[in-house]
Amino acid sequence: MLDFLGDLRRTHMCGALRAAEADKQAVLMGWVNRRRDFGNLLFVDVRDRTGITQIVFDKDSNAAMHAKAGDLRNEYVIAVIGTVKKRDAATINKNIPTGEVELIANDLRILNESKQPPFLPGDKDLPNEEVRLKYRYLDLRRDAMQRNIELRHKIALVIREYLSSQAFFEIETPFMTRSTPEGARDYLVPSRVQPGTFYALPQSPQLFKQILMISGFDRYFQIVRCFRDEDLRADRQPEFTQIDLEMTYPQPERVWEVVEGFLQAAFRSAGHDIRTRFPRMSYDEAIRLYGSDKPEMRLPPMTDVREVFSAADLEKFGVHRVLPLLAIRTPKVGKVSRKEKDENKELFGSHAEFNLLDIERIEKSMPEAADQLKGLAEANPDDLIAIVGAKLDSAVSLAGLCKVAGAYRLRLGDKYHEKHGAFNRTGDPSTDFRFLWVTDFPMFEWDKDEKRWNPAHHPFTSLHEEDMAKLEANIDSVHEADSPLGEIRALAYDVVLNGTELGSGSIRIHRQDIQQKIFKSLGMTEDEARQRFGFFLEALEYGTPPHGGIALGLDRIVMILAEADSLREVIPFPKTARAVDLMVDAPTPVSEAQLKELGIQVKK
RNA sequence: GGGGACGUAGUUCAGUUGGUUAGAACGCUGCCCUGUCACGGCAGAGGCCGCGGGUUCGAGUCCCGUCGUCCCCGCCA
Repeated sequence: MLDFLGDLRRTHMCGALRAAEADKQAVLMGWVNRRRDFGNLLFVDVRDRTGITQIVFDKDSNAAMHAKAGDLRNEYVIAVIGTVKKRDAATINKNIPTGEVELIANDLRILNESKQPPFLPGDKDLPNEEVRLKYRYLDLRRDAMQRNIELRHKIALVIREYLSSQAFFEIETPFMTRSTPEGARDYLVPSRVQPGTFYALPQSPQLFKQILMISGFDRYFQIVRCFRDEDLRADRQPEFTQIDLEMTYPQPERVWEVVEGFLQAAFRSAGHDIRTRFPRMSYDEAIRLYGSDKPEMRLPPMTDVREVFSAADLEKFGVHRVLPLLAIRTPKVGKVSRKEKDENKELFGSHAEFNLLDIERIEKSMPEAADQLKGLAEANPDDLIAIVGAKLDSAVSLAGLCKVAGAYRLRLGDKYHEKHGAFNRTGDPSTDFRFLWVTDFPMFEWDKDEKRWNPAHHPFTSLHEEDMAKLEANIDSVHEADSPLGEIRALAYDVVLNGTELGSGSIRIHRQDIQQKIFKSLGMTEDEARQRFGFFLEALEYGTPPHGGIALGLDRIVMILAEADSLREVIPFPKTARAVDLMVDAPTPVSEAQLKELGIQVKK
């Protein structure tokens, strides 16, 4: 029934034939994308990853083959030997690149059949995601997915080429390792050889890449899978791919140049020319102007209401008016209707161009922010007016308020900003990519649950030279909320694109004495530090050169360039929100025998 | 862990204040058709209304629970 491939060789891909190939013989192989049956004349579109070509079966010229082609159904796999024919002007299909030609079939081999698929790759409507993920192999046949995965390949390729040209070596690091001290939960792999012990899958190759610098490889990169056992989001998968790099003797600017170089190459491969060097903004500035450590730079900065209103004004407007003002009103942005202006006049007098959004609206659209607001107000015996108007000398309060404001502004959504003309778009998609370096992240952040300072990045992050004295002076204040530890700036930086964090990095600590001080400031005894990072502390003692690096999320870069709204669109085999692979149905229970071998009991 | 949306034919969806036999489109099957390219025409098959319980004379529809998918918060560079 079915034919064998034999020694038949494909001559062209299905998207390749053009008028120049007219009258030549061609052998195409691919899937039946669609058939159009006119009785004695049958058209079949054959598809592969490059496109589709129309095949013609004509009963008059070859009755047996026409009959055989009548058995074809969607998604059958076929090989067609035929003659390329230039189409008559009237029958040219301008919608496809191969539309000027068709293949007149001389021979047909049916290489495989297909059951009726739950959906067809050529369907206009997408099935729901559950079905797509269960039949991922069919979903991946869709043109959009083929394009996304191709784009991903191209981006990874040019990044490899660029970094290689800059003297970086791609070096593999272990997947089965011990946990590196980033914040997230680890995926664990039980050891059979040593029952009761576990490997961890890496959240990042952090310590290995630092050790590669100690080992003299000078410049390292890896396009590498990382694992984090945390809840998923549209832009967060439990396994994801990072462009990870590390280099010796760098100032932050040296790292940034490398990143800008490969991002430029990557974006060019996707058809976008971006300009380097990216603008830079300190963390403090980002919080103050955008209320976020990943500013959406297409929006103008927020206005500090203190610059516009007097303390007396603020008192008059009432507590709940102030935050929205800070959040959304920026001079020259948006239009306030006459009606709104009239309403606003009563409240704001000469500042009627400021729009009014009240607390009810915040509560509706962003209840948690309203809670935070209340929290802020509660934290200070004076109300919010006092915080905003008069007592903004407390950095924590201002930052907190700015964050709420920034989050609220974003929550209004792109549509809102679009409608009010807030987006500062150029019309040219290439220049609408607003990259930004956010620099000088704080070294420590206050954990209000544990009532202690924790590393904001990770404990191997170097600090500003000028802040060393501050560290030494406050080395025993890990539990003091108002400790100046919070003012210490790290040599840590993020690269941000249109409000999305693409990557994060830092200059690392290369001196053992400084590393000890950091651990001490975190309340860790020498013994504890040795126990957790002994191998690394030891390595630091054998001539460690200054080094630093960064890691960028490849998936997110591809997602943005593919204009996708979920990572699942650019990852071939992603997991659902509950971290399940619907195609292979993982995770699953394992047999008692397997567990026994590992010395593991599962609670029932 | 919390909040929200959704779940009806292979697929995408509709389904009225609870009321007789649950519909459409695409796909699928058969027949017709020699220039279509989302071909067209005729005929047909196809339903555990996610699952379990409850209210009711009567449940796709109301209530409770549960499972699954998506979005968000917490969490997470």
